[in-house]
Amino acid sequence: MLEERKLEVLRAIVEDFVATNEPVGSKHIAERHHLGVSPATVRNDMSALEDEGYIVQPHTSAGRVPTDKGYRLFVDQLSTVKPLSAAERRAIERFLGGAVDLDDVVRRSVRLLAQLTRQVAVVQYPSLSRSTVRHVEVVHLSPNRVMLVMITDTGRVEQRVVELQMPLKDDVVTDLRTLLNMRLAGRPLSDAAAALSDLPDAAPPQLRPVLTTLMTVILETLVEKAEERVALGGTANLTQNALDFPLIRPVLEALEEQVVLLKLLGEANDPTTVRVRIGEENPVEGLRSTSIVSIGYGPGQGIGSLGVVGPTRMDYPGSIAAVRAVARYVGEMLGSS
Amino acid sequence: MLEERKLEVLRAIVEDFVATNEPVGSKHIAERHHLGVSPATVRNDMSALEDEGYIVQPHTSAGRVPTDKGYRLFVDQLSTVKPLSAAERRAIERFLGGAVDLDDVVRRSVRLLAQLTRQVAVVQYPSLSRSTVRHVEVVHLSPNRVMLVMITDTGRVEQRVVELQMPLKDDVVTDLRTLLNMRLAGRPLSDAAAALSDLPDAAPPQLRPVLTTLMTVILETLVEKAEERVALGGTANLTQNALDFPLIRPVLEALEEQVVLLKLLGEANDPTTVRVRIGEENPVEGLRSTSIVSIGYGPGQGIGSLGVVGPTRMDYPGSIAAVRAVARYVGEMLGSS
DNA sequence: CTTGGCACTCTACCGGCGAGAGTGCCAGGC
DNA sequence: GCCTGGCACTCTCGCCGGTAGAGTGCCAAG
Repeated sequence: MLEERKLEVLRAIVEDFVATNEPVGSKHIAERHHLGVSPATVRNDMSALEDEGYIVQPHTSAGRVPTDKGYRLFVDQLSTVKPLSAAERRAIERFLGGAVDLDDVVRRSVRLLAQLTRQVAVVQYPSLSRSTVRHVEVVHLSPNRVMLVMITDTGRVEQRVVELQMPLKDDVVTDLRTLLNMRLAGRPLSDAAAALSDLPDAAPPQLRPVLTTLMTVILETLVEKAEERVALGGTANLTQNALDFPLIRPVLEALEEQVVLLKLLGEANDPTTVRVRIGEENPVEGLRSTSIVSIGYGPGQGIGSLGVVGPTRMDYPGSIAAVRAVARYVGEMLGSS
Repeated sequence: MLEERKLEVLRAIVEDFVATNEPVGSKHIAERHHLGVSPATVRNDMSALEDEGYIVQPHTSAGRVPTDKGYRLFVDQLSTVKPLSAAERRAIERFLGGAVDLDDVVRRSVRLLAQLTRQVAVVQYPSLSRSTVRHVEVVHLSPNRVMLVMITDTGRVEQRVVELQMPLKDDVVTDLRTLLNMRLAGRPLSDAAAALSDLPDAAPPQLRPVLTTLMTVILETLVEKAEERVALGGTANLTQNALDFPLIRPVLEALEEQVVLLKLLGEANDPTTVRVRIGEENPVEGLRSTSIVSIGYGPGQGIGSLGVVGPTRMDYPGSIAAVRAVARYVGEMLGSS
């Protein structure tokens, strides 16, 4: 009984604070959340909650505000999933349905997530290393220059111009294309190194130097370097309450660092469930005042990740529901193309 | 003499205000800018400048602040080009030199511009309609699905998956590729419609329905719809002085609208010279408190545009120099690839 | 364990005050 | 006719003290 009500009080504090952005006092709770006890009783509970580190008061004689630890408890035990409305589901479907290519899917998803959650949205492009090669194209630009184009099953198209040591004939280029496709098509890119390793040896001698060059390019720039990309949107939502972000700057700065974003999205140990990082739990310096809700998408959730970044004072149930829903749709979209 | 000194006073006001972000008074000007006259004289000039609408005082007994009109006069007549330092030039070269593909060039440019000017940078991708087709690739994904990949001389790669009414054989796909390339390669995309118009008629009958479908896709989605793209960076610079932007929000919102950005960059009547739009001159609602410095890049400056967005209180000479320099380098990079 | 009462503390708000900055105007000098 | 020093005026900003209100902690009683 005792413990239970204390948790109920914590929930009330989190919900009210999220809604109003003002420290919440014992009186409000006793009145608005019909717990059937007096403010004084609530005060006792609050005092205990404060001792345990779930809430703090900004100053004496202000109401209480949840700590990161308080939010954590709320997210783990107190929040109930808030299913999206039918209208929202339809909106998602309609919005994402019109996408014409991968870029479009990603951009629309970002926008959608930002609108649904009124927060900053981040969507990672399908990870190259976890995609499989659908086709490799070798385009003969000039006698000794070719463009390599690699298309994955997730719709990513990566290309590089390669300067060759010697001029090639058109039919040699055709051979190269056939060779590369035989080795790579249908295989995950993470296997590319293995798949190509013995290629120069197996090929006709006159092709060997060229093949070696192409191999290097494929492995170095296509696979390793250009690996990951992310799209960002809804940064304007950072300004909705200037109060939340004493300093918006570090947040914007952190968000501009692709590497940082990738770290945030990528680190999920289990990509199948929504992951919530709250305030100080966050590995990135500039984002210690924010919370991040993220999940993987695609078959097995392993293709890429997406999520939202917002103030710790955030509507967790709503964000979790939105992130999960969008991830499901994005996964479907990419699977069917 | 009289007019001349008045302009000198205006210059001093603009420069000091840009540097300090505080209204500048007659005493400061007389002292720091060794005009050889007393504060009282400066006051007379300032009074005249105010009557003419070049400066205002935020309140009685504060210094003067330039108006949009004042900045305009400064930019048009008073500012001298501020050449970049050798170190800055080297930095540009080094920074952009490492780019591996178009995406990389654009992203690096955005970042570079943002760093150089400490403002928000915007770079448009090379406009499709002003690029020429380098190669069209038709990839046979499954019996009745192909992927169209179009590569331009500016390095853009656009692709679409197309569902066909009937299954195709591999050699037919090869024929299609040859046909399309014969018609399109080397021609500007703006001519694509004309170049393809009689294609179905000229082709073997059994290819006609397929060709018609492909034509439609090329013209509709590749040429018209996916036309323009922009990259954005340095938004964190918006927060450098919260004072400048009573409301950052509308600015961020406007910047997230690709359409708006394109309008800003695209409207240049003469893309060969730097264009400066100051405050209220700006066509976009949310950006009335900002200035925009932009220019075209590429051969004839007609390939695309880039620029920076910042407070009207901005270092115009520096921004103009940076924008111009980056545009030149980007033009070179794209020309040589 | 809960509750009402009560004293305590701290913030936010307001009005008044003085210092400082910058101006406009004027009369005198070159 | 233009420049200059002087002077009174005005307005902002920061500081102070007092007050109202909110919220708490504690205590004694139910």
